Amino acid sequence: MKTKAKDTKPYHHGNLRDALLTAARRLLETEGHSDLSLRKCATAVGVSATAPQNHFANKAALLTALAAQGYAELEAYMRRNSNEAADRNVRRQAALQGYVAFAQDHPALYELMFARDRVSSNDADLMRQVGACFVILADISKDFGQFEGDPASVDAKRQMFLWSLVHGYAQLLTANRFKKDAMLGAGILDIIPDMLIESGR
Amino acid sequence: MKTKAKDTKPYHHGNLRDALLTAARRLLETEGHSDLSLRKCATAVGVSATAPQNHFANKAALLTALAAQGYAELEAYMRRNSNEAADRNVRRQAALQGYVAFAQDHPALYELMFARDRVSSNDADLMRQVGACFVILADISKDFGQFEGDPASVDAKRQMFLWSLVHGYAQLLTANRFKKDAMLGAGILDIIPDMLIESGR
DNA sequence: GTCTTCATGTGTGCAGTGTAAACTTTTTCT
DNA sequence: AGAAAAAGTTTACACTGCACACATGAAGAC
Repeated sequence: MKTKAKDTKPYHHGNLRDALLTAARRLLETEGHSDLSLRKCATAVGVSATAPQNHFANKAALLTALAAQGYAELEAYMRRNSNEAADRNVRRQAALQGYVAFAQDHPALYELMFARDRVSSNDADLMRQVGACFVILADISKDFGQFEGDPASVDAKRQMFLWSLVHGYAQLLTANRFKKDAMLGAGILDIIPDMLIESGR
Repeated sequence: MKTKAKDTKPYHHGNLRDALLTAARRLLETEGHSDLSLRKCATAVGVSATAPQNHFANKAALLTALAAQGYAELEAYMRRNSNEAADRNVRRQAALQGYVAFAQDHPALYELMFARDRVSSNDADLMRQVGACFVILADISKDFGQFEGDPASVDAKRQMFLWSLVHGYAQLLTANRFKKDAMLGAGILDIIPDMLIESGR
């Protein structure tokens, strides 16, 4: 090295993959999905237009990594205010409200997390993060009784019921499909009938 | 005109807007959303690349029209096997199953119908079709009791509950988020607790 | 009947995109 | 030290949405 300025930009970035993800995340949340391009991420990080190819096989791979990161964050939202609570009711409410809060705070990312043909749904890392979120919901779902069938299918129905309800609520909320005043005042806990909850346990 | 072949393609298409929508619909369902381009629609119809601009201000306008068409079709799915039934229980079940069947038959279109930044959510025609679907669900939702509050907010909660549940179920199903065997066997009616339904009325 | 108007086509051009390929610069491994 | 690999660069190409100028033909005005 010809000992030019000591702080010249190094040829290798050092942590380009993470930097690209961070830039992509910011672009997604500020400009929206349709304005997110690999080239914009690259120039935002200060690197050539094709450098991302060394870290992501294609654009779908980057979006998949972004979605996986989203699920990890969703899990954190659900666990926040939830883990330290001893009361099962409090933990359940905190997790459900955390789920919806995440979707409201990051609507574009949340939509990406369920987009069928933008993320590659067979990615191992993605599915691991999905599973981590599902574990929390599956645990909570045990509070909801009154389904028929053998124990295994009852568990499955509880889980499907709860996830469908909270995901549907979150997406309809962020997609502005709830418009009436009476709707905007109702949170996720308000639309779960009390009679459905087996409070004890 | 030099009286060439009598059946040459006329300069004006005659019904280009509908033809473009049909082509776009086919492209969406066969190639997927990411491979849908205005140019491909144009060439599929046999028209120049920029002809669509005369009928759609931009790509979002075409996608919005496609989504509106999707809501109209969703309504038809819900009304099929539903309108002629006198029994309220039968009509409710037919409508819910029709909703899910539509999402399964047209997953790419269904996803588009809730995509925040691909369709312009302030389109009047789109919102009219959304409203038509919502009316059906709102009617059905009257069967679900046990919410608290004044009558208006109880109605709102019923509607939000039902739409969230069925939309969440439909999307999680088409996005392959239900993976366990016990889940794949459960339909939308199976995950609605019987105790929630006020059968009479 | 001609003329004018205008909706609806076509062609060209441009900035921007994802991705492939060949090359260059570092780091790392032996 | 030298080879190999990792991680950058430049160049190239097909494709996209869209703006703009122009061509065509149908429909109403006179």
